[in-house]
Amino acid sequence: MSPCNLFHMVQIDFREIEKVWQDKWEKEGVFQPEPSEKPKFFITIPYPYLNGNLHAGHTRTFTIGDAFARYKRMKGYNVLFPMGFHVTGTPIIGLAELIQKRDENTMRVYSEFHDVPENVLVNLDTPEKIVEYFSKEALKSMKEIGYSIDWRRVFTTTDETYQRFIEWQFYRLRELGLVVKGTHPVRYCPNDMNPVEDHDLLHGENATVVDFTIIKFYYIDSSGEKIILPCATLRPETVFGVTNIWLKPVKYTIAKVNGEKWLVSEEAYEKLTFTEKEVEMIGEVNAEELFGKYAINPVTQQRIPILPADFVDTDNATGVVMSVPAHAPYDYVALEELKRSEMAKKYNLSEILEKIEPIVLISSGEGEGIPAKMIVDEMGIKDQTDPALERATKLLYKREFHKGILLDITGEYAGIKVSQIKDKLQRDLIERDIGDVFYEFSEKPVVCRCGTKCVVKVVRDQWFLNYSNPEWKARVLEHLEKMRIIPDYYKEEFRNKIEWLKDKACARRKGLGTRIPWDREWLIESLSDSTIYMAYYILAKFINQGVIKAENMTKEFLDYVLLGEGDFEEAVKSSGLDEEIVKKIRDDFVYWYPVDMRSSGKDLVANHLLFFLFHHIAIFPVELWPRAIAVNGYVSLEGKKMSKSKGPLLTMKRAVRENGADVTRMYILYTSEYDSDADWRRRDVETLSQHLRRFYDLVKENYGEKKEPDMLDRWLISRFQKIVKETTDAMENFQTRRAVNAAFFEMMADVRWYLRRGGDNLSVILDDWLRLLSPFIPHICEELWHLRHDSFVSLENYPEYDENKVDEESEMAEEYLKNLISDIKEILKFVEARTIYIAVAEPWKFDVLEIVKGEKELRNAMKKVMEREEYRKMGKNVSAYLKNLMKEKIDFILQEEKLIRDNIDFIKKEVGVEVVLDSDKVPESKRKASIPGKPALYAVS
RNA sequence: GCGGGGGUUGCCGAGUCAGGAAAAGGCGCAAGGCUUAAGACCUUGUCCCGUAGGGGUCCGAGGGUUCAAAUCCCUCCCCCCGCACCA
Repeated sequence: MSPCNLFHMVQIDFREIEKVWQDKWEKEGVFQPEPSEKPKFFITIPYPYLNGNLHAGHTRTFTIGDAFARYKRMKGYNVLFPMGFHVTGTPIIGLAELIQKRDENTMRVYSEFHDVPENVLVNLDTPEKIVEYFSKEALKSMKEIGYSIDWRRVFTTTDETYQRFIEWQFYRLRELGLVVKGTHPVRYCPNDMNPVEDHDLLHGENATVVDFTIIKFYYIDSSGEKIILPCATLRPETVFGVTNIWLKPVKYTIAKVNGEKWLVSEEAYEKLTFTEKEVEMIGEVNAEELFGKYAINPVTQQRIPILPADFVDTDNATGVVMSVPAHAPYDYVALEELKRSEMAKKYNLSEILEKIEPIVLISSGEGEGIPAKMIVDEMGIKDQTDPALERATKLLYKREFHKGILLDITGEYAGIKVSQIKDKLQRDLIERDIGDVFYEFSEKPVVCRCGTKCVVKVVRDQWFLNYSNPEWKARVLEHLEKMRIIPDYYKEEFRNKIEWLKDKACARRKGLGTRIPWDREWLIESLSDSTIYMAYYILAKFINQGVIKAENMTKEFLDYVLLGEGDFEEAVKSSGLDEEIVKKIRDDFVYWYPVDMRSSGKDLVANHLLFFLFHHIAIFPVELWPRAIAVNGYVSLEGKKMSKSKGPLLTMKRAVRENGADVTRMYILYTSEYDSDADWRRRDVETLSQHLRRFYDLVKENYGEKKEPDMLDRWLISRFQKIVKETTDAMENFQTRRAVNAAFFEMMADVRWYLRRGGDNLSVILDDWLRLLSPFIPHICEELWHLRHDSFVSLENYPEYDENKVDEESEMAEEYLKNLISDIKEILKFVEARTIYIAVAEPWKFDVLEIVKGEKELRNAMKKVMEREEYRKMGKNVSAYLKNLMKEKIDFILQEEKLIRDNIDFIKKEVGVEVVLDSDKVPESKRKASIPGKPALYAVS
């Protein structure tokens, strides 16, 4: 048989074992808990979104959760670990459309990376078929990797019963006043007539929506009409320093905007039509006609000229710019350049330009002068096209934003920090009807996948979840402090995100999901319907049994079983369910809730996990609020980021089929910790598979009757106890990497030493070792466990650390031998020798050690010893020894001679030369250096 | 920019909270053993120097506190993630 075939046989072997135990677990329903006397533990993982197969990222999050569930189960908890499927929202619809269109990239990615067979893929042309297919695949994958999930509770978020549950939730939130109406800006494709998400974009994924302040400068035209010049700015406070208006010498549009006449660029007009404003085009005007004319600053009432500037970008905001030469480098340079230019002559502006003086309105403690001029001079900027101008602008803006204070010229705003003025001023201007807001992308272009340029659309009368509600936030923050967050520094992250959270639009026009029950033209957005569904798992078991149907899920029923509110009789009556059933469901719920642990990828911190907290706190009584959250990092493939829609991607199924469930599990648990990212490396996975193979063979060969433990066995047992302690501590802290490292690799190292030392009683730890490893590699452990037991190791008790089994003496003895062998080998590296003579330290050295035991300071130790006359006489010898002793930190005393004699054959075998314990053969010069624990050695050729 | 995390030996990563001779464990590489043979197994080595078990260097950079700093304090540099309405 070729090595290659042998290699494959190994994999198949594991897969067969795995199948056997998965079937038995399922057949005997070992992971289907019911309320009992035992303490409960309810762990949940966010259900996967099914626009593809489960991948390595899911594998990581779910495996961590499963290992923890298994650990807790063995620790004596009644563990509920359920799973459902998320299909709400737009991506599945989008995918169906792409498959319908036979989109090339999609077809390639789904066959190549998602492993969907070609003939199946072409038929996945409706959302329903996609959900059907991927939910089956997901379920299969999760069974194949051996998760201890209670599958009686599985559901999909488009189930009618689930929709009833969501409706109930939304009615509840509305009653609490937490669903409100509002308006907000979104990225929008005019062609598709739909808001666009990141993955719908060709360009501009990084663009954010920024709100410019509009300040309504104006002029009176020849017919006496007031025409508004809506200057757009990110720095409204500089309105006090405006010296002129900039327009580009091109055609502008005059439009009626909410009854006023506005002059804006042609592009800006288009954009305005997507806002909530009423907009109508009424004419055009060439900007050239306005140069040299005057406008009024509505804040200061000053008359200021309208001037030409090429740097004006008509596709940015309104295309009308106010000029603040004292604080805006662009304005300053443009003004200086204009003074020298042909344009000044052409439009007859020289006289006007001479009178313009920059107006300083901010002090940032950088001394006297005009800030924009200073920075422009400093950087040697000559004209508007100099790229350094962008840098100068940013630099100055940053400095003034952080350090700037408004000067007296700003009147009522004098003394306020620049960083604190923007929102206030914007509000004031709008209140006085001389201001407005204009939304614009931070980066351009933003282009939809259909090729159309996107705009910012302001959506009116949208339903919002009122997360900005200060009382709601305060309650969430307060509860957060009582929660366990893993890793702990994420608590700070959560704190910040809670404070940062604004109202969230929770209604959509398009997608799968549940309609807002009181406003059925809207669908509930898909993150908003996934906040408290862990409660639904309790109902799901009854729903799947056919006991509860959608029509039974009335408000009274849900109020009663989930909140304990209302009347039992009412709940029974309105639901049409039997009394015992309602009572049973309520009892189940009371037993299982709240969620004890929610474990998730770190990508959900700033969204789902926040909503999860907010909604629980809004809806449920305090005793049912979540107890703990854990987050983990991502998984990359050979250093490359995974992508569901572009590849590369490794599916859970493929990982398991190629490597086996236990190898996959252990790799993903061991390869990284907490929120640090894991990397899936084929080569490493294969070596790990060898480790497990070795382990399997080792246990199989050594698993027998335990013999009475000897000294070496006691050492092994002692080491094992420390491993148990380390593993348990790691698991309590949700550290699977540390746990696997200890339970598997470090124990393995000790076992190797044990066998090398001639240990032949490995069984003394095997029962416990299998139990210890069972949460990580359950199938192999189950298989091996059944060599000698009939029970499921998955349901056994986890090993407990037992201090009485710790044997410090045997540990010291083994340590002593390791050191001795290593020292001899070190010497043999440099000295050709046939015999090594060993001399244990002289008896007086042991006496001194007794005297100074526990003493850490050399000075004090020296004093203590020198109190005795016999040592004072030995003077120098003693002090040299003592220094050495303190340095080596020796504080134990062993029967060294006996230890060496008993193990002399082993030592000889290890070092490969003759070894003799005979102090007479070791010269005095060597003996001097010996200390307890470190005998003198002498090499003779 | 704001917020969170991080920078340790060829790589991944312990160690940092509670200062006491840094480098657990894994991977990779090398040598020896075993073997018909092997990518399998066992052992050893893997910052530098060393023909006696030793010595030296070292934790992004630079300062400081201390008998003693990867660890505490200050300044700086670099990297990753989030900043939303999207699952």
